[in-house]
Amino acid sequence: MTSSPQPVILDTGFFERDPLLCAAELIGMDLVHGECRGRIIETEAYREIGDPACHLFTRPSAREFVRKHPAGTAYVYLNYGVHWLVNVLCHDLSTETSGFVLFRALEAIAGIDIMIQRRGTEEQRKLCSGPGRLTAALDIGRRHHGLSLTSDPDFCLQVPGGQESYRIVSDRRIGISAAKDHLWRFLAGDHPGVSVPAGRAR
DNA sequence: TTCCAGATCTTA
DNA sequence: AAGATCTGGAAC
Repeated sequence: MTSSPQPVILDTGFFERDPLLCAAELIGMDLVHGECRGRIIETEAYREIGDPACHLFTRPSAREFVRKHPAGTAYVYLNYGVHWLVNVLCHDLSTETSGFVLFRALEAIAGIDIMIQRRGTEEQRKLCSGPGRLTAALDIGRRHHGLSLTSDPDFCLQVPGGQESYRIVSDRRIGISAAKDHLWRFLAGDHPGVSVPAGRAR
C-alpha cells in the first residue's frame, strides 16, 4: 500500500476568491494539458478594482468575458501579436469583483520530450520560464480561450500528489507600465526556473 | 547589457 | 493609427 494520492482537480470554488489569494495559492499546483504537466512556480494577479494594468480596466471585451464565464475559466490572449498568454478567471464572491491570474513560469514535470520538441531547445531554463514560453511548450492558444480549467482532466489545474512545499515570495509584476508598485507577482522562492528573480523587476 | 523585429488584436 | 502582461537574436 505505497500508492501516492491521486492528483485532484481544483474546483470552481477555489477561484471564487480574491485573485491575489488564488495567485499565491496556485504556486506549487500543476497546470496540465494533455500529456504535459508543469509545476506552477510564478504567477501574477490582476484585479478589476484599483489596477490599471488589468485588462478589465481598459478592455470592454474583457469585461464582457467575465460577465459571461464562471470562475475557473481560461482567459487566453495574444500579446504583441506574437505570444499567447494564459490566465484563469477569478470571481471574488466576498467583494463581488473579478480578476485574473496570469501563469508566468512552470517547472516541466511530464511530457518533457514534447515540450523540448515544441520549444526547439533542451535547455530546462528556456522550456517554460516566461508566459509566452509556457504556452508554446504546452501548446495552449486561441482555442483554449473560454474553456473551463475545472472540469477536463486534459486541460486543468491540479493539486499534485506529492507534498513538496514552496516558500512563496511576492514581488512587482513584469512588463507593465501601470500600477508598477503592487507586489502582485508570486514566486516559488529561490526556484531557478522563474522568468525574473525576486527583486529584479523594474 | 541594450536594442530591435516580429505580427495581430483591441480600442480609439 | 497606436500600443500592447514577450521572446530570441544580434550588436556592443
